[in-house]
Amino acid sequence: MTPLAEPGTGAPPRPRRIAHLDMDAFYASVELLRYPQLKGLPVVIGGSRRQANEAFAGAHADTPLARIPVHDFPRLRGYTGRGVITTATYAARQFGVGSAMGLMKAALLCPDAILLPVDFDEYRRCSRAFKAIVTDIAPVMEDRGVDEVYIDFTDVPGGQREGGRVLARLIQKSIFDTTGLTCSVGVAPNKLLAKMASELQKPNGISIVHEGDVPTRIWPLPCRKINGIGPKAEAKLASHGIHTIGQLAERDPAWLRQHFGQAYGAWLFEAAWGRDDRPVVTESEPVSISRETTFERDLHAVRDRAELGAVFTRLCEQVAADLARKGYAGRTIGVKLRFADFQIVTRDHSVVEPLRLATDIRRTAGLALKRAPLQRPLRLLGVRVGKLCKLDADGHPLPEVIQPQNSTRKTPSALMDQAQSALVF
DNA sequence: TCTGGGGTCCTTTTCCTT
DNA sequence: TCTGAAGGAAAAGGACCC
Repeated sequence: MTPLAEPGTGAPPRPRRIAHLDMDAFYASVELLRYPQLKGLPVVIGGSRRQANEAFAGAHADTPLARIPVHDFPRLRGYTGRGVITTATYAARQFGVGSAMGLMKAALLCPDAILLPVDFDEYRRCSRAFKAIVTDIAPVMEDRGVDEVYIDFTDVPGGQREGGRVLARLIQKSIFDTTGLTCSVGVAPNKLLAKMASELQKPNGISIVHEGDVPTRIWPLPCRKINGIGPKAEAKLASHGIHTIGQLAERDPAWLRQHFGQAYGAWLFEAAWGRDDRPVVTESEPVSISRETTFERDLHAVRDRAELGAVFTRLCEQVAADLARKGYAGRTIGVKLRFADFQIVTRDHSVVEPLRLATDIRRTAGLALKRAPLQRPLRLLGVRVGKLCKLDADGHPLPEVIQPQNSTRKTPSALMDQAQSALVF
């Protein structure tokens, strides 16, 4: 794309400079701020069992966190029950444990590793802190989760100097001086390349990528490095002998569309050439709000009816509380079931009036659940509210966001609405 | 021996109406 | 009343992300 001069101005527009900022080992780093005595030790963060975590916190209620003796921290040894590692320190990774690994397996590999509970409230607090520093310096920021953001450097004073390196350094230093946390930054002409650039030098690195760098710095990378190519697409590409981004870029776009679908195939080709014109989005509305939980043991719809019913009700109450806190109601209520073999089944049920109360959500989710196969034991149960609309201060749907009903026909589920709601659990 | 939770987006399937 | 095509909306599933 050739940048065109704005009408009435002689100067050409500035080249687009987009930064991707990624906090380094965010959860572990936040924990080490609280527990500096654990630096260099194998630590895993995760687990869903509360008992060990609560026992630990309770025993040291009056001790300053940094003073808790290392030998008093709970260990992985003997861990039983479900739960996975959310993240692990480098010292723990030496033992072969890592994210998404089951805690019982990790306990065998590294029994002396310290097990810390996940503290999302604390991570969110630190997240808000570093994002405030970013927006103070560069206001056009897109939130991409708790530990990463995109930033539009294009029109920020100094954002073009050394391709963005000067501004990246300023942001990096400001975050470290204020929070003690380090991050890695990539700056490139678009979000796709910026994301890959931020991974080139970790931790605490800055990478500048220009359009002309794509053949030398991007094409040698494995396809999986492209944000949007996951394990499935990677395996399929590999089956066709495509392993690097350069090999992907060599392919005929028509061939890619034929084998990967019109939309995805076309996107793969553009991505391989480092092309991406998505804007940095500073504000967005949620699409759905959900809660789900994995049981300590698999539960059966009939044999464990009471227990399942209680969990189901609690999930609906949690979703309703989330909706209330965020100011939304929703017209589509869904349930999600995971069986012992990890197969997932979902059932949705839409209604005309947006719902926000736990009792209404419970009743409607019950209708969806009635259509799900419940013969096999369940590992997980979830409740989701979609087709959200914003509520005003009084809890009424804002008129402009309510979707007009463009048809008077009743959907199958709306018809079933009228049926008696016999709760499953 | 295992495999969390909270999301988004896209494609395919199913159901309904004309 | 049946049949089939077309098209839209909702439901369901899947891939991906942090």
